[in-house]
Amino acid sequence: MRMATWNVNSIRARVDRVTDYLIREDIDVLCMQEIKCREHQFPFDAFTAVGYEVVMHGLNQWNGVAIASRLPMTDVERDFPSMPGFGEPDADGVSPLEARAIGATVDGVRFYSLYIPNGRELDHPHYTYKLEWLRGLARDTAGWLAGSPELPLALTGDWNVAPFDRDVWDVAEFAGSTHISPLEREAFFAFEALGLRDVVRPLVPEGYTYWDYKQLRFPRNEGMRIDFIMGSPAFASLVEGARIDRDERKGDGPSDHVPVVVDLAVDSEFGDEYDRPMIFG
DNA sequence: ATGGCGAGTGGTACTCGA
Repeated sequence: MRMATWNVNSIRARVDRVTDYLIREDIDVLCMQEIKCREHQFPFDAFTAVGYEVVMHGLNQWNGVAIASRLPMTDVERDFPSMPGFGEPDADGVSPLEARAIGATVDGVRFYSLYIPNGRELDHPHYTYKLEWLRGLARDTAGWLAGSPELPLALTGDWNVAPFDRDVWDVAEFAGSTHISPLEREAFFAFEALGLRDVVRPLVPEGYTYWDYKQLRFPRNEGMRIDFIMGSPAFASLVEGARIDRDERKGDGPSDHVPVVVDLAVDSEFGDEYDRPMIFG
């Protein structure tokens, strides 16, 4: 099985690039973030035309996550139990939930497509929200793994955290900014304390996954490494290859993020017909 | 060439992003 995670920055603006990529790169499961649409706006037909089912979670023009798969998906879950909301509270004092998490199981592997809040500024309520969001996810992940220690689980997506100084082109540029602060890094590394690990970094030690559209960031290779596939021990043991598809930042109409890909040694329970679907008739 | 931001929206001015 080959899976990827990709912050697509609007699926409607990027649908041709995404479906072309799925076919060209032989991707079985794609976790997408920032789809930026509601369900009635999602281009499902473009995915079904090339042999993929899609499950999605989108409430408005912001955020939004989805999973496309050419193998059957089960146990689809939006949000997670400890996920906090953000913004104007309702009459009961509860802030509304945002569309930032969706999970599905494919061939016995549990995938989550996650769009961690940005944080905006260190003194902004969004920063507190980001930390509570990550801590809530860690709490629920601990519960999932306590119940199923052998579960192949991958928390994938745009983490909006640069765990190491080398994950930004110039750490001095980020002094006093989000993404590199000790509390964000602590919230990120808490997942390693639960036994999860970044399954890509050992195989791809160098490279960014995001370059801002502004200020020639890509031509100058001034980027950030903030998109990760964090795997449970059982998931990590399945990984047999990884890459960051930097070329997807090139050409006309790219996302500002690129796909992060892993190959998994999963024996499909669905048989050979799913290995090369007859997508062109 | 990888080239100076781009996506969304009761829009032509604003929010959001990292």
